[in-house]
Amino acid sequence: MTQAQEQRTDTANRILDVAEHLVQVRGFNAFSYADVAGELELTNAALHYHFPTKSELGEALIARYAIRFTGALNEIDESRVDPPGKLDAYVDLYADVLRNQRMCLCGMLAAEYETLSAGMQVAVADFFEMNEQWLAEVLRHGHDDGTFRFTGSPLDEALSIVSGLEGAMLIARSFGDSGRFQSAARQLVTTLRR
Amino acid sequence: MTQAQEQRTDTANRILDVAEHLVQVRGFNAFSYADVAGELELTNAALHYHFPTKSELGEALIARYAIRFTGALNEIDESRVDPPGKLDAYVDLYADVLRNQRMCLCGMLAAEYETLSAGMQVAVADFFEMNEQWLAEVLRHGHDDGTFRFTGSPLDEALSIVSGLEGAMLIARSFGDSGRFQSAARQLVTTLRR
DNA sequence: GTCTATAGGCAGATAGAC
DNA sequence: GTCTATCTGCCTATAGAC
Repeated sequence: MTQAQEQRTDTANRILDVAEHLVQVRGFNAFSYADVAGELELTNAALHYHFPTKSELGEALIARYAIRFTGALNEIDESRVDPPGKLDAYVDLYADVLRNQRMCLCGMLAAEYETLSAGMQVAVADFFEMNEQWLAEVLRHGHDDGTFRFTGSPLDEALSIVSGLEGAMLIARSFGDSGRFQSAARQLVTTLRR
Repeated sequence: MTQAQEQRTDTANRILDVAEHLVQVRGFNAFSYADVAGELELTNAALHYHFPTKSELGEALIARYAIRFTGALNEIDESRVDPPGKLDAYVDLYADVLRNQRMCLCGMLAAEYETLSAGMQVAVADFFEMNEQWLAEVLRHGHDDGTFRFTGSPLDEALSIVSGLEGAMLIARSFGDSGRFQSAARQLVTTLRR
């Protein structure tokens, strides 16, 4: 159990679990406190005790998601596999989300970006920036040791891969076909291999 | 003026114009009839005369968008430039949307997919399929005449490019930085060039 | 921490006059 | 075609009892 989870009560975490699922499937603007309360057999008012405004709930969702994602990236780093192995593991993080019939939380929120509170907007952008920085480092190592070949900067290439994975998730969901994601991801990654 | 536009009254088209803008910026679930009515100085009830339900309005939006997009692809075909030129022109279609501070209509709706009516869901998927088919044909020609190099099928490669462009738009908007889109798009396209 | 009850507002949609 | 008026329902949020 992570530090962030221990800081919250069990109820608060169950609220976040249900809300996270709803956002990843339906979007932030398409779920209500009543949806969450119903699923947990609580009342609307009880939810507001834990998260006074929907905006605060949203910020908590992104914070927890980002911590969890960062943890997964750290695990990949500690596995000490080579850059191609790390890239594959990174793609698997996305594939896992899609396998659970979900869209990336921050990809979903990026679509709704203009309707989010300032705090949520900053947190979403930070999530993508963190991803790009991590991936750029993997690509730089792979470029230096000769396992990756690409033109442009590692950061530019990281940007295009993160974009490709987010877009592939988004579109694959419209076809209920995770094979579409796998195909697109394979194409994105294969071009890097020498 | 296209056939589809002539089939509708001016008012209906102005409604679609405003609604389209709102969906591309805020999303389908984050705009209301009142938003559109206010901007056009009409009433809520007048809108319902033209589009009885929001779902029908949504389906009309996608239909018009798809017709317009198909028209743009036909123009590219008729320009008779080589495959790399067609690919660049295709990327420019996306860049134009983003320059107007908008997300692709169907990319936005793909995020909200689970909350859409069955009719809208089908229309969104059809839009992507149409794009992929067109792009796959361009890639196939480029592969055959030696201007493009890629592994896998043209359709798989088309899938990854469409995904990359949609994802790049989505993320670039979160940074208010169209340069991010340009960088990602350049990376996607450059790997194809021999 | 959770409840009942409710405020206040906005959503999509309709009836009927003009 | 557009209006005024209104219905019904859901939304976020809060007050106050337990």
